[in-house]
Amino acid sequence: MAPETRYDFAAIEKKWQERWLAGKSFKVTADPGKKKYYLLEMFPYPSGRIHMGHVRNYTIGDVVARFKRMKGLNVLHPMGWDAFGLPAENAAIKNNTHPAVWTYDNIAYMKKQLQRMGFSYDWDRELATCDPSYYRWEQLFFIRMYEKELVYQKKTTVNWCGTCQTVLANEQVIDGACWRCDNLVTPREMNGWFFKITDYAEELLAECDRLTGWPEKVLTMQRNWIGKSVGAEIDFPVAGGGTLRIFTTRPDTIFGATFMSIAPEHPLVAALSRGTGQEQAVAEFAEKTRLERQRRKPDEEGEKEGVFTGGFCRNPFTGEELPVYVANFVLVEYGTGAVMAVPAHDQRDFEFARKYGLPVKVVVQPPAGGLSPAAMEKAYDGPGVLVDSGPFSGMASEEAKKAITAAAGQQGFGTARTTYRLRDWGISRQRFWGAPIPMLYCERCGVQPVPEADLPVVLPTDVQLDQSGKSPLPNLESFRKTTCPVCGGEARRETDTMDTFVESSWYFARYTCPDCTDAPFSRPAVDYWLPVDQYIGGVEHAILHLLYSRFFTKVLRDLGWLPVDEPFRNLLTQGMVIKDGSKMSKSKGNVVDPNELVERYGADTVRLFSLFAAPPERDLEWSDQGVEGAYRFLTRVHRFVTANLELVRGATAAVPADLDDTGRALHRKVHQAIRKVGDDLDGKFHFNTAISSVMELVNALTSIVGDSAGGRVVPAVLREAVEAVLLLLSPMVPHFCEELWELTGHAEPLSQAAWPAYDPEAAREEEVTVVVQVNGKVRGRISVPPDTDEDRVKEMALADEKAAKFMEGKPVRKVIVVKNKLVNIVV
RNA sequence: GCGAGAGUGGCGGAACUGGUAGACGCACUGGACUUAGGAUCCAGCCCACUCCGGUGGAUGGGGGUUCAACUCCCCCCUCUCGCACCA
Repeated sequence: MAPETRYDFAAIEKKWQERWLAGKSFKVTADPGKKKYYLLEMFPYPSGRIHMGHVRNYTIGDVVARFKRMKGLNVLHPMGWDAFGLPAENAAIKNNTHPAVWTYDNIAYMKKQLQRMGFSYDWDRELATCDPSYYRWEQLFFIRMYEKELVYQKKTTVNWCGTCQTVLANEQVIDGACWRCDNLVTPREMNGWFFKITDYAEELLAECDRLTGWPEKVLTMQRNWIGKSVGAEIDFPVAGGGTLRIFTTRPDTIFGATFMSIAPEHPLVAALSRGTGQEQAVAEFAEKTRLERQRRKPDEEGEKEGVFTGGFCRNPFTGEELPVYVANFVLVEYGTGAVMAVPAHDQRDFEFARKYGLPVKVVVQPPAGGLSPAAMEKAYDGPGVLVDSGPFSGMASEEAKKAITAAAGQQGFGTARTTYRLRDWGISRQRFWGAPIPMLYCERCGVQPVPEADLPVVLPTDVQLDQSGKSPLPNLESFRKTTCPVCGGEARRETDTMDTFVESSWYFARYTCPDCTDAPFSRPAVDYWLPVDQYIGGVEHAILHLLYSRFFTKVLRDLGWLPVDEPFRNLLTQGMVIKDGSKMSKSKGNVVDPNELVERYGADTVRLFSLFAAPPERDLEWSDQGVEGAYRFLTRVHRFVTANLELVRGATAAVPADLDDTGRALHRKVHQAIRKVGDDLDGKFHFNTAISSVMELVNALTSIVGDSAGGRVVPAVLREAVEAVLLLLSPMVPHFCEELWELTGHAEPLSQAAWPAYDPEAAREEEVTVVVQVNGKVRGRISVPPDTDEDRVKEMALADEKAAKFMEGKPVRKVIVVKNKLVNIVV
């Protein structure tokens, strides 16, 4: 026996990382002759250092990348930096530098950290979104979208975050607060640029059904966010002239409308109340509602309240006069900002009617019938048959929806209409550290795009941010002043920058050809590599980033640059890393620093534990003792392999046919493990069970051979087993396996090795244990060769002594035989 | 309230299309080796009872289907996440 060598993870990891890097081991090129696999993990924001969430995300990705490579696929596995963003500005102010300095320092540091983890990226494709060579294409997209009217400018009430000094998109407002700094947002009137994502609402929604590789949870969130509703718009004539347009999904209930509700901000509010004596009450109510909405916690619904405007509308079908109320639950931004109130068939209207003593009129009777206004305790919003609805009485509600909408159309006061909850994407940010919006303003010619030849509009490097946190661009003459491309006169540049979600909406496509200089994408590259086969990241991006990326993919497709409809074929959302029951955070003091762990145990141990402790989509509870256990396992394997080096090296590769029992058992275990690990990794991502089956193999190996080797098993089988362990483990703990692979006499690195094939014959059990049950309870066990004839097994079971005790004297009613599993005797 | 997911030993988690519940690991207990052990190795480890052969119970709770249920159906409870007056 050779003396074992210590597991010197630090030296091993350094050695292999250097080799991989120097040898560009993971560089890929498009090769139409090979099947591709594009594996992508969400790129990080260069905040300073990586955290355990990154470690977990990227470890999962790396295992898949390495596994697919071993399976012979041409794997694209890139990494880059989501490098624009507010923290860089804050840091620049604090340290008196340029945001770029902080950003690139962080990138350099974090890149080292990732390399220390041994992730197999093609670093030649690295990109940073703050680089003009990247965002210049984004500016081009903007201009092309502007030409196609997919970008427009409008003045709107926006969500303003006073702390960040910027506008936020609806999606970036969480519980009424800024998603980044948690401060309450305030409304503010501003002119901003919008992407017309609503033009794609229908396609974005419809294609959710075809994203079969996405978690249902994420698709549900996206569908809800898009929020399609089919209904009708109907004009109600206002008593003093004009019309009030409403949107409803229940045109079938229009005969049951007893009043109207409009949003406090609705433009007609003033006109409706004028001269009725209600002006003041209405104004006061509007103000009160505004304040309340701001103050209210998002999870409380609040009492439904309203005030009579003094005005009336006429139901275009019945001619009835309906009072118009301003109501706090009607949203100006949805539909038309006004609704017809049908208390009998809408819960909100019902509550409102009861509160203000307004009439309730039943127009849809449920199948069971018997609905009467006086007896109702809540609205009935299900289907039924129409009553008291003029010519439509007797119709089923679904049919009536169509008929009433059609009738409204014919008579010129209504039309079928589909609305979405999804709003256009406001992308203007009053920030410095973002991609400049390539537009300019000329006094004579108006708003003009920057000519393509003048791109990129580069963010100046010679600025100093001041304490206020405001963007320096509006006051920077050298940036702001420009000439109009149309008239040649003086013009002013747009000084807003783009939302950083824009950069992350197309980076995955740029990775296919990051060096392309004459176009955003090389056609052959995107044709070959897209779509991403597997995308991996946190579920916190389930709406924002993923929806925007889908939108951008469709836009870039329609602009002729991309060949796909959807960016990500399969999506894996990994769970959070938690400690002591809650998410790691500085404030809770439960943060685990990857650096310390790598220092202490090595990257392989950290990788192994984060894969073993939980299935990827579930939260992972960090356990120091668990890490210790992972380390112990590696040490054990290391000790075993190094102690048996001579034997393994000297063995033949071919396993002899005439093995003894021990040899056959180990040989079988090897092939079973190969099968199991392959199954677990391939598409299922069950890393935890994959590891446990390798552990079982190692347990079998050490219990048969012991640390001190010797002649208890033929060397060829020992060699096969050791190699299997290294091959199977290599996607997960790559440095460790490379080193032992080399030590066991392989000249070619493991990173070039193929995934082992398993021999079904060898993996087959020689004996299976068949359980003997009596009335469903396990009473005995018998051992038989697999696939033994059912009658034979039945016979043996009936003869089983232990089982016999439980069926004494009772007649056997029925015997169920499940092949290779059990026999159940019913007495 | 609506939607999605989840509830299995002290803990993280296994269990294929209904077929031996608790793989693998952690923690714990006993032993071996030892100057020492927080290293390593061996053994034990769901609960209760036990004549140490076993017997009974157990996958959030309650019902049901079935020869057989963690798995399927119905009702209920708890937790996590998302949405939340969207007409």
